[in-house]
Amino acid sequence: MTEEKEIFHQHIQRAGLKRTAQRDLILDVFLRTEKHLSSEDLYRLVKAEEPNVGHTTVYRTLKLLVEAGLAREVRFGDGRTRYEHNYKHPHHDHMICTECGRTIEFYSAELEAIQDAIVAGHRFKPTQHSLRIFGVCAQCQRRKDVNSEETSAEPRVRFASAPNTQ
Amino acid sequence: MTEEKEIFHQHIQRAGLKRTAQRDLILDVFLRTEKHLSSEDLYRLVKAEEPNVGHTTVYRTLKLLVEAGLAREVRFGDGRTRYEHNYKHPHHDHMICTECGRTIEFYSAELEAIQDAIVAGHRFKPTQHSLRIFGVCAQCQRRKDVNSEETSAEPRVRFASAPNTQ
DNA sequence: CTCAATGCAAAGTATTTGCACGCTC
DNA sequence: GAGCGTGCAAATACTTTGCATTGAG
Repeated sequence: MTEEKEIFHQHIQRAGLKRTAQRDLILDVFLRTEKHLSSEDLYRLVKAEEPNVGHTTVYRTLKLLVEAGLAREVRFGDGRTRYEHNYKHPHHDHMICTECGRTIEFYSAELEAIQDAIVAGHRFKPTQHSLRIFGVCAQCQRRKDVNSEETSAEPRVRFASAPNTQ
Repeated sequence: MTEEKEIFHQHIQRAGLKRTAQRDLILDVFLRTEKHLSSEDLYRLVKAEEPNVGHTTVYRTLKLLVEAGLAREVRFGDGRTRYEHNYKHPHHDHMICTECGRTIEFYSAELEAIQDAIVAGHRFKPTQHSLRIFGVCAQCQRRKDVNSEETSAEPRVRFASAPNTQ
């Protein structure tokens, strides 16, 4: 915790920026909340503790956190950017349930190794990668089996499009 | 080619929709262009052949193409949705060069197999996945080596943030 | 006392929607 | 002829920017 704050202040100093109460509070709330927070989410949480903080400042501070290596952007297809902890939270990938929105994090060394091999074969120098698997989580599958509505045989005409992979 | 058009018209009929000149043209231009087209790109190409086509119609028709299984959405972090051919273009992943924007498509059965195994371990039912590797392509690496400017030892203070993975 | 930070409002993007008119089926 | 399709303009959602004021170093 304190470690992250130190990193942030170092980053601020090195970049010739200034330490402010807003930035400290935003970082603090971010660190306390182990979730995939959108700017809006964080804004609301911060606002609850200190109403005179603007949305803009939250956006700007989140960028600072990314620069400082404390946060990482992720997008799950609901149109908004989310942020997760990056410090001592090594790279991982996500499964995203398109029914309930739940996300499951996972890591596979094998997967990483194969990616490295592919990339090397193309003389491509990777800086970052993102694997997202969209689908239905175990809980939602069960829930659907129980309320097995729509036993009707007639197919629906208009299909829902595939989930956005934005 | 004609095969895709037939699929489209079947989809249109089955859904109780109507065949129009605009839709036919948009599909035609899309099929002729083997690229990752944004709605804007496609709009411009279509407009060049038939000026009285609206942006809205292109957006709506692209959705239809996705529904019909002819197109697939992809996002590379420049904030806009792109579309690639989906019919007889089986699943593949992308490397995206953050210098020149070039994309390299690849496919690895091994990669897919490992993903399937991971997913199965979580009783997660995948519907779709997206792996994007961001980095610098071979050409851009070479280009940078040649114009080796910035031999200066002093580090720049403000870091560019990591590429968006939107 | 200087220059960065803040927060409001306004501007940007990318995409979607309301609606009157036009065109398929 | 009924109802979907079209294209414009307006609306939306998320994020960024301009600017005058406030505040940190």
